Amino acid sequence: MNSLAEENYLKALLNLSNDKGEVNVNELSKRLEIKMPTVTSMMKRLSAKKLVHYESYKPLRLTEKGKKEAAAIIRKHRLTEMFLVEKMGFGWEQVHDIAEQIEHIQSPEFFAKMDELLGFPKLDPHGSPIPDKNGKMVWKEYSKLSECKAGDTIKLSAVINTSAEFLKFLNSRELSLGLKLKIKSVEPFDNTMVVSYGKRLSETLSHTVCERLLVEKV
Amino acid sequence: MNSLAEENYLKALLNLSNDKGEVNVNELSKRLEIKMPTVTSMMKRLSAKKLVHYESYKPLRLTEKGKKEAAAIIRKHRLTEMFLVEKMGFGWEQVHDIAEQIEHIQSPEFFAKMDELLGFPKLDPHGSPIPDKNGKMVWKEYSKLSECKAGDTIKLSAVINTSAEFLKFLNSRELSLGLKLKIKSVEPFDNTMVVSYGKRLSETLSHTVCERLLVEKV
DNA sequence: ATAATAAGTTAGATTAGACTAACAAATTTA
DNA sequence: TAAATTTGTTAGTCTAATCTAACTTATTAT
Repeated sequence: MNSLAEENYLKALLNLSNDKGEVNVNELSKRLEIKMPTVTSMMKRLSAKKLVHYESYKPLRLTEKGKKEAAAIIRKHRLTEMFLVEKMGFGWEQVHDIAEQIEHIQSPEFFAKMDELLGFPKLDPHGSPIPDKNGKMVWKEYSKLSECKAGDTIKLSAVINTSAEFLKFLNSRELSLGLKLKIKSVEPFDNTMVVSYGKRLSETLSHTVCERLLVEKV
Repeated sequence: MNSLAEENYLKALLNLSNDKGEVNVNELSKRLEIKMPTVTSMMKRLSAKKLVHYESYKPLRLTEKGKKEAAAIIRKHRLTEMFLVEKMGFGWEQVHDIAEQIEHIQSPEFFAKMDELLGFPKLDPHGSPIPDKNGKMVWKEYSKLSECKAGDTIKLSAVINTSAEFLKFLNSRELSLGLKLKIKSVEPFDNTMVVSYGKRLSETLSHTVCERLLVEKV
């Protein structure tokens, strides 16, 4: 069994290693807000447990075992978020911190029950895929809203940043997943977008916001 | 904020100090399965935090602050058990170990939501009172089944032992809270009871079992 | 009342997980 | 390519929470 600290390192490693499967000590240190020497020593421990491939001065890579255990934690996190929203009536901006704690609960039955009560969901409330029991997790092919062009009509499918502040901002603009929107124009010098959706015919979204919204072309 | 270990000591202290409000180091040590020297040193720490009255070689007593914090943990435990049974479909024999973990979640909103969804319950699935938000917890005046006499008709109101084994035994005899039963006879030499209830007209219950069942006279 | 037993404490060791200070390697910049 | 910067490691310290061994105090039994 892994400790709480170990679980947090594993999860952060998988979350950071989206593309190449490689993570730097420095990145991990920043993400976890834990100093680099501590990270180095933990990597040696996880390496001894065959969860991480570790060589001095080389990037970090999860082993297959490590990936599976990390995915299991992320699965618990996302199932929990879904449960909190769908079954307990929380808003999507309220669930991250609670799920961050519940993901460490050791009880397969508990999460199996959540899964069943939710009808075996594939996505969490922020549009992120819930890894299956084997640790398999596939992201649909989304684009960032910031990469779309004026005239495009798109569907809001996921958010990258799940901080309460960002999600409260989205709430305040009635932006929620599944929403269709049309890009009316893009300011060339700061990439600000003017979009229309629902009853809002002209909302302005900063580039910072548009970079954090994942969309599907419609 | 108290650590997980500290919370477990506080909870055990309150659970053990039913009558006199006093607990021995030895009892606490056995309950927590932690050696006495470790308990002693933790008591010094909790004493420094004004949670426990501690003097060498004297029994341990929770301070008012300690009682309140301990009750808050027990409240979270029992609300969780109720939620698991009522809202998630677990059996009363399955919920203890899960609640043991969830009781440490730091999120007033999470437990407030449970409370609300459950309709502000006063008792947990085993008949134990759920402390209110101020830490107040009152046990109704129950008798042990083992103290009743032949001819009595009583209602099963709570169980003392909440181990899965004991609860599974009760399940196997269709014994559940709220059930009315009649004491047909008591064996004088081993205090075994023969009772009838529902469709079961003659069930034999050992003294060990009868001591763990709390009942109300009807 | 004293000896035996049980309960409690002190002292010192251990492990996990964090830190800082100092140094070393790798990368970037001039 | 050499200097400056960034990244990573080593060495050593600290605290929480556990342990064992040895000792002390309190309780029980003869």
